[in-house]
Amino acid sequence: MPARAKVTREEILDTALRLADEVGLAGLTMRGVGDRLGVTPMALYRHVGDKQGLLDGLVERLLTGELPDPGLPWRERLHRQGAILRAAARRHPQVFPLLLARRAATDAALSARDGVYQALREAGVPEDQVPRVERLLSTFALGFAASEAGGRFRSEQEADADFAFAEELFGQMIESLTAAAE
Amino acid sequence: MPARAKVTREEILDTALRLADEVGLAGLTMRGVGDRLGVTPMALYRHVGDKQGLLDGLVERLLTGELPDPGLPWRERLHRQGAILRAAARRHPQVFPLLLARRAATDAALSARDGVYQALREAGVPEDQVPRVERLLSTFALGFAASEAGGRFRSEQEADADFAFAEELFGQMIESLTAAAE
DNA sequence: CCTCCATGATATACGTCGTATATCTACGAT
DNA sequence: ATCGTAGATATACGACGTATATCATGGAGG
Repeated sequence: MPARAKVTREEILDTALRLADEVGLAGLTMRGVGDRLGVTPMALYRHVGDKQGLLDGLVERLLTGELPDPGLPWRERLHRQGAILRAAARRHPQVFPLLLARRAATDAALSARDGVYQALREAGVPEDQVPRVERLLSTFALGFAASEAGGRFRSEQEADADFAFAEELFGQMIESLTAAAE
Repeated sequence: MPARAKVTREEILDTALRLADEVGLAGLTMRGVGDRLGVTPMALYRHVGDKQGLLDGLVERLLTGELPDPGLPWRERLHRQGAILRAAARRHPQVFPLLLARRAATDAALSARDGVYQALREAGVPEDQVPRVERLLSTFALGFAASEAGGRFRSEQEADADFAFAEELFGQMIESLTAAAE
C-alpha cells in the first residue's frame, strides 16, 4: 500500500466532532474539516465515503463509550447505561440530535441493547417481556438525554433529580413484573 | 396596503409541509416551495422571514391540533394528548424530528403543557410534583413519537401495545403519587 | 536498483443552496 | 391624479457537497 496517508479516519472524526461542538451541526462542513487538518476537502472522501458517512462516524463516536462493568448488580448497570448516554448528550449537545435522526444500528448500540436485555433477565423480568421493557427504557433514556441536550432543564441538578425520579419509577415497574412472574 | 399578495403565509406552510412529506427535510428548499406556488423564491421571505422561520412555521403546524375535550376525565385527556402527538409523528415522519431539535416554545406547546398540568391536578398529584411529572410524561411521549416516526417499531400494532403498556405504568405512578398525598 | 501501480492527495469544476440587494409593479389613501 | 408602500421579481454572490481527472509516493517484483 503506497503513498502514506496524511490523515486517518480517526483524526477526521476527532476533528469533525470538535468542529461540530464549536459551530454546531449546521456549521460542520467537509471544507471546514479539511481546513483544520491542512488537507483538501476531497481527501476526506477516501476515509469516510461522503458527508453522510462522516455523520455516521460521529454517531458511532457518541455511542462508543465504555459499557458498564458486567460484575455490577443489574440495577446499577442500568443506571450507568443511562448516565453514559446523558453524559454524551451533555458533552456534545449540538451533535446529539443525530442519534435520534439516524437510527442507531451500530455495533455499540446493539451491544448496549444486549446489556440491557441481560440486566432485565437478571432482574427476573419474564423473557417475553424483556424486549418491550427494553424499548420502553431506551426510548425514555434517549428522549431524556435529547431533552437535556436541547437545554430543556434549567440546571443539571434538576435533570439529575428528574432522572432519579424516573429511575425509581422504572425500578418499581421492573419489580412488579418480576413479582408477577413468580 | 397596496399590491395584493399572490401568496399567504398559510399557503406557504401548507406547500412546504407537503413538499417535506414527499421529499424529506433535506429536500425542502425555498426554491422548491416557490416553484410549487408559481412564485420567486424571494417572494417567500416577506411571509416567513427566512428558512429558519419556515421551519419554525412547520413545527407550529405540527403541534397545532385540536386539544382534548376538557370535559373528559383526566386519564382520557392524557391519552388523547399522547395520541395526538403520535398521530402527528405518523402523518409527518420526515418533519417530526424538527420538534426535537428546535425547542417547542410555541403557543400550542404551552397550552398543551397547561392541559397536562390541569389533568395531573385533577388526578390529585400534589402541586409541587406536577411540573416534574409533566416533564416526565412529555419527555417520554415526545421520545416515543420520535421513535415511531423514525420507524423503530415493526408495526403500528407493536407501537400501540408498547404505548398502552407505558400508559398503564404511568397511570400507576400517578395513582401512587396521589395516594401518598393523602 | 529500477520499474510498476495502487493508494491517497490535489486541482478544477458543476450544480444547488440560502439570501442580500436593487428594482419593478400595482393598489389604497390623499 | 399622485404618491407611498407592500409585495413580487431579477440578479448575483458566496458556500456547500461532490464528480472527475490528474498527480505524487512508496512498497513489491524483476
